[in-house]
Amino acid sequence: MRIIVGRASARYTGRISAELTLGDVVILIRDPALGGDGSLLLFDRAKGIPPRNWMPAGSEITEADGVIVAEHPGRGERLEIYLESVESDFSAPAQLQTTLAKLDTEEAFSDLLASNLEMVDEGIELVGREYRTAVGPVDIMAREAEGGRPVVVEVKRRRSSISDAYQLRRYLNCVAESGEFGRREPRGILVAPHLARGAKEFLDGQKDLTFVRLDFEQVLETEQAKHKQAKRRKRSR
Amino acid sequence: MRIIVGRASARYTGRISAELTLGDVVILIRDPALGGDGSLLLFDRAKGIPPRNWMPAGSEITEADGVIVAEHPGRGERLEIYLESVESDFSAPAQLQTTLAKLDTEEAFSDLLASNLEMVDEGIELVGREYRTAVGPVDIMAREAEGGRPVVVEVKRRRSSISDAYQLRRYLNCVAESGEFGRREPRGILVAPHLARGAKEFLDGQKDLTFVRLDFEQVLETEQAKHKQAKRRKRSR
DNA sequence: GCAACGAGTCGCTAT
DNA sequence: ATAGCGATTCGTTGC
Repeated sequence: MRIIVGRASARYTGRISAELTLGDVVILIRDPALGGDGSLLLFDRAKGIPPRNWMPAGSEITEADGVIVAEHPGRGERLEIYLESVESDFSAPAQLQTTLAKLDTEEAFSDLLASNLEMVDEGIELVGREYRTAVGPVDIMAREAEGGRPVVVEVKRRRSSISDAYQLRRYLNCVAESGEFGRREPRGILVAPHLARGAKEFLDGQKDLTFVRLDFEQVLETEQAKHKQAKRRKRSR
Repeated sequence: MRIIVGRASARYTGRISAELTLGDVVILIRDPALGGDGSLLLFDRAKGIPPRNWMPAGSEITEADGVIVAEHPGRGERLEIYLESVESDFSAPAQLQTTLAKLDTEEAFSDLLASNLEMVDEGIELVGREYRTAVGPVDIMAREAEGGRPVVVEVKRRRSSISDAYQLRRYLNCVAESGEFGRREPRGILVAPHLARGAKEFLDGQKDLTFVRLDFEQVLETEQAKHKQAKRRKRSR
């Protein structure tokens, strides 16, 4: 990777057109010769999490007379960087790659809920996870233990918005129309730590949709308490 | 901004928990003393557009014994970076900030369509842009010139997916229920350069929703042709 | 502050 | 390849 610290402006054309005014920036160039993937990132030195400009992996990057040109022929993208001054220009190979492990993702929350379904609703049992429908995968497909009424559960790890509520509406419509659970009318449950106002209003007007407030830690603690109890019982035998 | 090139591992806790294994990285620290906003970015030197780990603006960043700790008390986030080796450590102030101007965004596409509504549908006229409803802003609110039937137009600059189709469904439901256009039943138009399969299936089953295929360039060319024609007419007068 | 939305979103998974 | 979706999404706009 080559790291250029300097003052520059830039121009991008491709998916949109964009122009970056002159400013203090840092440029990261992932030269394949140094173990990189051919991507390029340009950051404002003052602020911003996403790059101000960038080019995807596989770009061809050349430099001449203080102008860096990155081009991706296949995608029809091009970024031109005009260097006004350079304070530092350093290169180092990329040899050892990192791996990122994430622990409390939505998938983990969904897993946890699937094995603690009684926290979502009494008397429902698991049918499947990431249950495929024509309009997308249902997080948790369940059914009422008595009667077998299908229950669609949509899980959000964070605040749930109106679009999430409509996502559930969509899955429910699909399950109802598909008829794969017989003629029993399904119902839906949205599980999240918080519900946005608009989402609440919508759910209130839908008699087959309900909201259950749960967050990751809450379910985790209950799960752990369950295990402790099981251990205690085991010991006392 | 301070730029550290080296080999490191990291651990993040806050919104989730995450662990980054040892690898070749570059770390960007936006020290407020150097004009930065207190954010921190960590990249794999080999690949990835988004950072592997990061901390938001306003973080307090300290270093001791090759361990960088960034903490954001208000958000309850913490990132620890364990430096194994450092190849370069360079600092430079952020004095001049960049500004990014974007030209062909969805907003621009929507603007263009609003002044070329006949390309969307014959015989409809503009009521409002970013028209506010209880469930979100409608891109273009229009009405049939004859009869005044309300027409909700949702614009996508890129491929339109099932969730976009449901977004339109949502706006239409809201407009219908609000009754602010009288008792005339509204209809909806999704405008995009391409429609995903699932979205097409859904729209086909909704008799009050239709799809119009249009892309930015197409509308732009028509607009420009229109202007040329107007000029020619002017000249011949 | 909340809420909704677009993004040059990116990156992942499954069909 | 397409499709759908989560993300430590981010950043903006409007109320």
